[in-house]
Amino acid sequence: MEAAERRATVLRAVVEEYVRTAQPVASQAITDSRDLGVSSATVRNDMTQLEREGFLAQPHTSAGRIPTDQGYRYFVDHFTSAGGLPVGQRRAVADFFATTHRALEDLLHETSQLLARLTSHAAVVVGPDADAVRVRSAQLVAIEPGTVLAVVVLGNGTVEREVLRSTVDGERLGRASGAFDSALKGGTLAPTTPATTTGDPEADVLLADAIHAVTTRARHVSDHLYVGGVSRLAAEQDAFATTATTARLLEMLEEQVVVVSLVRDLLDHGVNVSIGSENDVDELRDCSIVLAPYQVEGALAGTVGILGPTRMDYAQALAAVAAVSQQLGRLLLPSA
Amino acid sequence: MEAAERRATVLRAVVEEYVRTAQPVASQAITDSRDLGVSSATVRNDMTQLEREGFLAQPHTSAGRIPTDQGYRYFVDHFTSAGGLPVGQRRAVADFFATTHRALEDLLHETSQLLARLTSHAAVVVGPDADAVRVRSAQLVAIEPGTVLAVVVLGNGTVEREVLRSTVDGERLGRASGAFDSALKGGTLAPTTPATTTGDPEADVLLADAIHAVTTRARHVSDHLYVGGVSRLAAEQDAFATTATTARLLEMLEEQVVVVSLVRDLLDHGVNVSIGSENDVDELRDCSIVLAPYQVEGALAGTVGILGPTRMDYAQALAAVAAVSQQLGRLLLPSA
DNA sequence: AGTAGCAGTCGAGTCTACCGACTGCTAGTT
DNA sequence: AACTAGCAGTCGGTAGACTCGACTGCTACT
Repeated sequence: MEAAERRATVLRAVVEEYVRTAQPVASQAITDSRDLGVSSATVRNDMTQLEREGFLAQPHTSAGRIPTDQGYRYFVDHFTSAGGLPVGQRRAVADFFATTHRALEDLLHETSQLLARLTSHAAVVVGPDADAVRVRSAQLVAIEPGTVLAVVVLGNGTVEREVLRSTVDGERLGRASGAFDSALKGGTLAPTTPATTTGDPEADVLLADAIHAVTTRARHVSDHLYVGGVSRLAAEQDAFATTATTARLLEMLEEQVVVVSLVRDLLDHGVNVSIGSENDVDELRDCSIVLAPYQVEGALAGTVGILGPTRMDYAQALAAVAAVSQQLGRLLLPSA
Repeated sequence: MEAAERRATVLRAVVEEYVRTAQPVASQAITDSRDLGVSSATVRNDMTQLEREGFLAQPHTSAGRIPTDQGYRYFVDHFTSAGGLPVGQRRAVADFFATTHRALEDLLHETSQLLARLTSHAAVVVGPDADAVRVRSAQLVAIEPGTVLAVVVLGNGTVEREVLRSTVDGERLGRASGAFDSALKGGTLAPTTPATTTGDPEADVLLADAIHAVTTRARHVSDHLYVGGVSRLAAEQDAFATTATTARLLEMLEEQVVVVSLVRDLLDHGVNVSIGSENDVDELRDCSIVLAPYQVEGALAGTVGILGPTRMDYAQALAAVAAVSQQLGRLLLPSA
């Protein structure tokens, strides 16, 4: 084995051992657990080299090495390809999606919890960007005297609804409904107000109300973040030094909007794994994010991801998000 | 001042000081901050008496006293009556409810966050029990070829909807919708299956589907827990000794069902404040819960509450939940 | 290039001593 | 009888000294 190649193997070993034990990895620990055919002294030399190159770091002089963010990055880019999920977990995912039968919101929420269970980390699920989803049909329905329901069916099978007050009904409501449909159908729910009129002032008011309500609601729902397994963040305390750090993480997850835009941003740049200092957000300096988009009918529908300490099992994490995102996309196909 | 009366004042002072400082309270700290007209030695005597009676405890011999759960209980029962909210907070609540304009789910969720901000503790909002809400009207609407929407309007103005697949449409759908309405109207959404038929097999299938979907969904929604300010739990770490305790609390809040039934149970017994060991749930041994029901049109609609360490400002907590529950009930009045 | 072996470094754990913050009690006062 | 002054006693917490042992880095050798 060539020297450079061996150094890569040493790096790999350090990452794997550190993920397993959470302790700085000594040169001997590597020669003990791997069969490199060289002595610990040689591994030590490789390690100093790797440290010079920025892949490893030493907490203090008389300690083993831990990976730097750059070290994790190399590991992710070179040693995590095509890992499948263990059978047990693969079955858990299949079972979940076979038996679940819920409205979209609940499904996404429970998906985040599934992912959290699988990976033992906090999990997030982000819905599709409102701008990206087309309207399949829209209508207004009288549900009570004085109350009208605006119903919009989206390209991904989701149904959004909003309650409105209006005395318009019967024939006139039918015309308003037609105008509502033609105003939205085929477009997105981005907040535009197509100037449509029916020649009926009261119905026009209703129409404007309905379009406004539906678009703002869509924005709100699409920016919603489903978070599962927050308790894992507290359990991972050792990684996130202080309890104040944990509190700030939880706060950020509650904010939602920060995380949602971060996730969209990462994915727009084709990034699946963001490690520690690669994150621009301060709170995430000690965290890594592993993402996988899910697609419905070939179109990007949203993202699932997990949020854990940089010291995480990236291979398993990648396998888990891949499996879940794929199954989720499949389930969403025939409309919820 | 009579001796027994003074002891009560001492207890009160210990609770208030301990809530403020989080440190065991010394006899001198009390004579310094209050004007009891007696020396610290006398306070010491009162404290030993209060300890014998179970209201105070000593972490170790050479330390001040801290209140026991029983001590907090006495404090809550005798010294927290009729506290109003400070003007700043009162305005914050009014502003929130004046400007907010959202669908029910979002409103409840944001209410929980408001309450968390007000009290600096985690907050929960529980919706009404499904068994307690009457159906105002129900109908089935075709939204696309092959897709039917079941819409149910509830007594509190909430609108539940569920998407179904069925090819029944036109005239036949109208009849099914009528049957759907008469099957549910005036009753609750408790999972019963009134045997209704329309004499049209396919429509009957749709009808059964719709009733089933709507009742299960209602159960699911009504058992939903809106949690705000979970990050406070991490920030209160000092109170919940270990990080493992925090993790278990977060887990429980994610479970939802435990907390929902606990809250309903407490309120059924007319309990507004449950302190530490008074909670049957193990995870809550170091927590207190402060609750206030909110009413819509005179009927019990749900509960708001906060969850914090036993060492909390009960007077402020009670004032906050009272103010929020009252305003929330008022806002829900004209239907969402 | 690779290795054996040893000196050097530093964190973590243990022990001791000490300080200071309380209380409980006793003796004395009003 | 109620209260108080004052003092002895208790115990947690902190700082310093010491040891142990887990590593590394280096040098000399193969």
